[in-house]
Amino acid sequence: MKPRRLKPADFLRPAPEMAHALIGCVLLVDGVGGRIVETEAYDMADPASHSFTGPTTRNQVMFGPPGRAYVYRSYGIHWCLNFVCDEEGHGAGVLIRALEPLQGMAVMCERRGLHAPRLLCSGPGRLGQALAIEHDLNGLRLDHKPFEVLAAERPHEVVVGPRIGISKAADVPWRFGLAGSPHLSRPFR
DNA sequence: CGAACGATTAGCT
DNA sequence: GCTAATCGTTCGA
Repeated sequence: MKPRRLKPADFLRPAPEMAHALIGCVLLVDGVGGRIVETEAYDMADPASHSFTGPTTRNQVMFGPPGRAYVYRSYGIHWCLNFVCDEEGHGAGVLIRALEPLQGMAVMCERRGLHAPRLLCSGPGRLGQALAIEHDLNGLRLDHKPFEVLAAERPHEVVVGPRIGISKAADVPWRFGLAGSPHLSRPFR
């Protein structure tokens, strides 16, 4: 039987809870993607979050309705994908950091210029490149084309740790991963 | 208007 | 482990 597709109401949860719940779900963009194996939570009370300083032109989508995509450019080079969650106006989101590639392997390999499944989607920038995430997807609903987010079909063992690549609140354990997955951007310890 | 700074990655030591 | 690449956003003058 086919897994259930997540709808906006499924995203009405605090960021850490949402980030935990997304592990094991499947993310597809135009039919290309895989299982979510790594996430990070951010919210308005968090000094490391883009939403911390309040709404701006860049982060306004984070303050809009939950269940949408927040896309931003990182280090002037990479596109990263977040899911807006919690209640509208809360500025909460979940950064999708890594996938286990499942569908559209050939397309992802071509976009990444690789054939090693390990490195296709194991990192937020790599994932963005493999799924062709660009700024035109910013603000789009996750339950409409080209997105598809499918519920996990069974429970998964989740590991928790501190977030990566930030200087503020680096000790907050808001990074979540699928235990033992070889597709994590970095191992948990 | 200028300057500093990344929610990163690849490549080299 | 260290650093360059590269550019939009943000903040101060």
